[in-house]
Amino acid sequence: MDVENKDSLDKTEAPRPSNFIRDIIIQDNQTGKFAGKVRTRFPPEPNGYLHIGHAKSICLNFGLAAEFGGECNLRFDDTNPCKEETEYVESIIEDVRWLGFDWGNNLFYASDYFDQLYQWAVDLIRKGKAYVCDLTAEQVREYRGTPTEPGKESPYRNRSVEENLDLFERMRAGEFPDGTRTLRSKIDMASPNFNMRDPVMYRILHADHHRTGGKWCIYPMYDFTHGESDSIEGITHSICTLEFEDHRPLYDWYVEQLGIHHPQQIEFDRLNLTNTVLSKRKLLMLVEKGFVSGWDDPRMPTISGFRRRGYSPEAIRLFCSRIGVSKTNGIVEFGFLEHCLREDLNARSPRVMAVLDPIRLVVENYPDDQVEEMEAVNNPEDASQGTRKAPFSKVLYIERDDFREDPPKQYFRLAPGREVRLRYAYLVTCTGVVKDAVTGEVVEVRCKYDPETRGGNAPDGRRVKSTIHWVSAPHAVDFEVRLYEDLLRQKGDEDEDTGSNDFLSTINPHSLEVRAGKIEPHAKGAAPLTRYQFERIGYFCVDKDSTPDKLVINRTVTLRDTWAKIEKKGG
RNA sequence: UGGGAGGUCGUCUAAUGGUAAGACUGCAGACUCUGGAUCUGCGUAUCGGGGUUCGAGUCCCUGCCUCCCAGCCA
Repeated sequence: MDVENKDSLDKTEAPRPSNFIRDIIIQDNQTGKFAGKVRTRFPPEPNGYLHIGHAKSICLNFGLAAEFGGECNLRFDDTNPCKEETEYVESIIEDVRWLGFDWGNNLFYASDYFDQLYQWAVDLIRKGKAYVCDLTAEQVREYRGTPTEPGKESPYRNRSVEENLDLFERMRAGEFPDGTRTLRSKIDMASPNFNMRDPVMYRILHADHHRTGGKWCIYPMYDFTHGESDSIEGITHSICTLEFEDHRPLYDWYVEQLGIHHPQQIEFDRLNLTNTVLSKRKLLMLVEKGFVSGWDDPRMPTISGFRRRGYSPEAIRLFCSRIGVSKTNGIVEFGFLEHCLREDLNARSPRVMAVLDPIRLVVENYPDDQVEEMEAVNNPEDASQGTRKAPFSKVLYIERDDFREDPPKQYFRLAPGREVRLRYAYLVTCTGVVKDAVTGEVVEVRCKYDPETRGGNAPDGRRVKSTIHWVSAPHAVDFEVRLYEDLLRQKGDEDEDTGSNDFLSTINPHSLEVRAGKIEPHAKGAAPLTRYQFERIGYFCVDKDSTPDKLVINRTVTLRDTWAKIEKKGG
């Protein structure tokens, strides 16, 4: 686990307005409901990578446990061998850890409980509360009824305990092919809650499990596993998302029938974010159809994507803490996440000068072979980060957009006859341009410098309206920069779970732009995941594709750009 | 049309019968060797209709709207 997380845990865990879950826990502690104990858990299914929505749940569960002196387990709900893989287990462990959380020795798998679950299923059969059903999947659906009509009881519902025991044992022994039989709870086919209409507990699946291998050919359903797993682990407050509200009566039914510890389930609203999707199905589709390079593509809202993009765990925690938690279905603006990001990165990222769209700037009166080392501040927000030297010479690169031959109103940067400051260097005045003879395009900007202004201040006290960044041409390091925009153009996730794939049509074709930039030599050889602020541009992070020979850097997020706003309004 | 859960500024969240608050966004300004950061100011909300109460976002009734549920997925 990286050490950088630890320092600012306090900041992200700063006092927040209360929320309804915390209130419930406080109340339970007052009434002694769980003897003052608090134990939570984060229970992912290892069938995909974690995303920012999971981060909300992780922060909630680990945060609450920490706040009340309890513990939080990491448990994999791995009851469906067909979809689950070790790769996902590993990525989830890495991501939770990177976010800054620690589960100690409390790493569990629902598959650890398969033997116990089987025993409990047998107990329920003995009590006449479960039966083996021979209906096909399609028949089960027909028998289930509709919202307005009750379901019909299965013709196999009243088999004897002995027959059920025998059949269930033979299911486990592998005597029957997939889909031919199920073990069902005997509850109430007329219940208005579909989950209580004799839900399936076990299905036959002749498939290898990522942990139990070929030991089982029947697997418990999530609904028969989740509540009991919580119970086994002594979970007090079982926090989950809203869609499981309807399942709570079933979980309660199981623990009551079994007479085991009864955790309290509390449901909260899952996170929705504008301009992206947060469903494993859709994220998987983006990966499989090649719209992105993988689960950790910097445009993905996955934890690994954000990490690669340059987000800090602190920023994500800060965000999760600030969005709060409730039961209302909402959608958080992506800009809010970016605000939290900038707040964190501003305080910690070392600054460096880099030019993303270079144009030559020649300082006409600067000695041809002279090089000066200019002292630059690494982080004005944090003096402890010190200073560095940036080489200055006659030929520089500046940002193409920092020069206008015909400057619009309110444009303060370089233009013919204008004086600006080259950050940490000199005041320069534009003397003219060199144009391409054919296209007429400006290919070089000329200027003269005032030798009296070394470091950036004029002894006569005159001021300039703008400071621009630069890189010395002979010293500059070439690098590839990857500029990202929103993955999707649509606001929300309108077709969530309708099975529709309309979101694919809103994919932003300009979500990735690759450019060749110039950066000051200070950044040469920077390791992947190194973060910088490029002065006046944004926050950036060295990509894992970077090599000692070729620097590759992602734009994490832009700086706020007041000028862009002014210019947009004017146009 | 069955069941479950919700509706407070554009967005997210507070207010737990007693002045509807904060953050983000937006707008205006100050400051600045990053048009960054920071600071100041301004704006916008209790789904509708009844009722209880000295007093209702909060309690009651009623209507409307949104989300979730008919996987041998989780």
